[in-house]
Amino acid sequence: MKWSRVLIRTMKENPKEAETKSHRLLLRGGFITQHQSGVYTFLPPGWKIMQKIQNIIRSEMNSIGAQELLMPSLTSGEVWKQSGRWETFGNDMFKFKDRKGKDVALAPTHEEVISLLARDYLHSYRDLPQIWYQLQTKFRDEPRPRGGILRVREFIMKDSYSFDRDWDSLDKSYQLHKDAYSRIFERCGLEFKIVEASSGIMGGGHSEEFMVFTKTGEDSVVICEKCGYAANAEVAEANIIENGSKENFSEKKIVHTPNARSVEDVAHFLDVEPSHIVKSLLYVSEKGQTAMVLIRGDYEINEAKLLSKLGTDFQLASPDFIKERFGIEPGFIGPDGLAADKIIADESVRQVERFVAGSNKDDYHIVGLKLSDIRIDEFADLRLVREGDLCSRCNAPLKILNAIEVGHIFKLGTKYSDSLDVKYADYDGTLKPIIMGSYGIGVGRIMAAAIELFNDEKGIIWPFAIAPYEVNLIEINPAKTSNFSDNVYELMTKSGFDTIWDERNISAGIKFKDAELIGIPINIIISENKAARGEAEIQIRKDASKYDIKVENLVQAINTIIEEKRL
RNA sequence: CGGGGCGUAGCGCAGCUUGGUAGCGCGCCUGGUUCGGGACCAGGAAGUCGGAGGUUCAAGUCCUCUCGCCCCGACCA
Repeated sequence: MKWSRVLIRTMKENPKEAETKSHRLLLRGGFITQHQSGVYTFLPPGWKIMQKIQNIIRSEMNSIGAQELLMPSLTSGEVWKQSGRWETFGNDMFKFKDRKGKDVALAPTHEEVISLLARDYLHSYRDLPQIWYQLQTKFRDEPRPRGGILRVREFIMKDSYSFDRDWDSLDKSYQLHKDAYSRIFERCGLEFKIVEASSGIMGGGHSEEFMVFTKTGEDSVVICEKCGYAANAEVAEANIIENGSKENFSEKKIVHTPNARSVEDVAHFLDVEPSHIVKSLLYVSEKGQTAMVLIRGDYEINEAKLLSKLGTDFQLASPDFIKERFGIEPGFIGPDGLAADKIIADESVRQVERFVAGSNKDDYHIVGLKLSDIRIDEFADLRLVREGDLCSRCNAPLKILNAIEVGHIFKLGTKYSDSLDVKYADYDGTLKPIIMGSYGIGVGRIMAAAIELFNDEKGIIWPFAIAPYEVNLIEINPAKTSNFSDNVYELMTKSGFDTIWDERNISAGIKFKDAELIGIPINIIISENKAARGEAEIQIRKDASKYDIKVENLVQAINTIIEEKRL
């Protein structure tokens, strides 16, 4: 393609709405343009990248025997009601009524639709296992789209689903995906890590995420550099750090603590360590069930962990609710005799012998309370892991890093087979639920993650495999070298390189700047002098290295460079 | 949903305090000179000032309402 014929519209200045690197560079490079909040058009160069990524995904999915299909985005509300996710997705799902008044939804994911397909087409153990996948637009009405293409309301996802006879067979399908995903992200040039994850609203059992570590990632990942433990902060575990000093409360007594509400206030007022205080939080469900949550004063609650215990319809009670229900200011509630429906405590609470807690009377706390004095219905790991907490496997200090989630794999089990009645007949003729897995990849996120990972002050440095063009012919003076350039262009194209030819009649500086901004890995500079000697200059975007090469040796030289520099 | 910011030409912005013919840079078009790092000269086109209502002789500017976009938080495979 000649540059002047391609819709490449670069911008010298930063659009003001863009904060993150990938967002800025995608806009400046003319790869995307915004249509509304969280909804983008992929312009031709951007869509080329998306297609290259999708082709890599296809080839790796096909290699594990997965079959591509395409399901509808416009789905009937009925199937979501059957699985129960009409409610659990809530406003995150785009829902509306058709002209007949029937509920419909734009699919945010496709477990329901594919489960119904499986129910119609898979009847016998002979039909299993199966892996089906699609590359399809998903719709999610995110409360706050952000980071350009990182969190959007309409996006292309590769989603696949496995159907197996039993759990061992699911393990195999899961492992096939895990390996295929690793190859996909490697081929796209990404650096990534597989981490333990929360399965959240997808339901089911074990799940892992493929994370790309970048400053702008919106997920937090806890990692141990010593033993390699890595987990999403939502599920990460850590050892409880002993609270060094010994409590010196000899007996239980009520003390006046006017206006001391927070752990910090109370610790300061009574001159005790925060780890000698037990923090009491009240959660309330939509139905009005109350749960008191206890945790050692120097820790914070991890709400993802807590809600997986309590149920997602619980939320932190408002001060007004607490006043109304119990007649106490939130700062003074405590486990001693409060009529909460349930009392759940973090494991760290076991660790204190005598402690300070709210007294359930305004402006008073209890000191010297013992565990045996109070009712605790359940102990659980509810702690939010902090940087520097100790690894639960090897006791080394943990780190917390931001990351972009580019893939997520789940062992669903029978959640959808049960709710949607997806069964097969086994050897002995008995009907059993099909065991399912579900596996997603965010195509646009791969594109954004690659930019976050590989850029400099001049622009993007695309990995060769997903670059919008592999080779760019920069003609310094088109009027004088067009025949020569034509030959080089032919040569590159015939040799299989995805080549663009910048024959624009503008100053060379602009061509260099554009090439650097949009990140083409290999540039071939054609100048009058060198052309006269039968040479062209190769410039590599990644390290700015330059080589003068005879045209007849060009292809070989480029192949060698790609190999050696691992473009 | 809470907090903050912003809507003026394709992009980046000034003009608003103190109402009086809508501007600048980049980009775009025409002609010319240039031609290895966003070059120069001359000429030109392009804006319902996000929208509605109001105040006023007069509104980009003041008032009311409203829509949209971005950031932080809440929330979220």
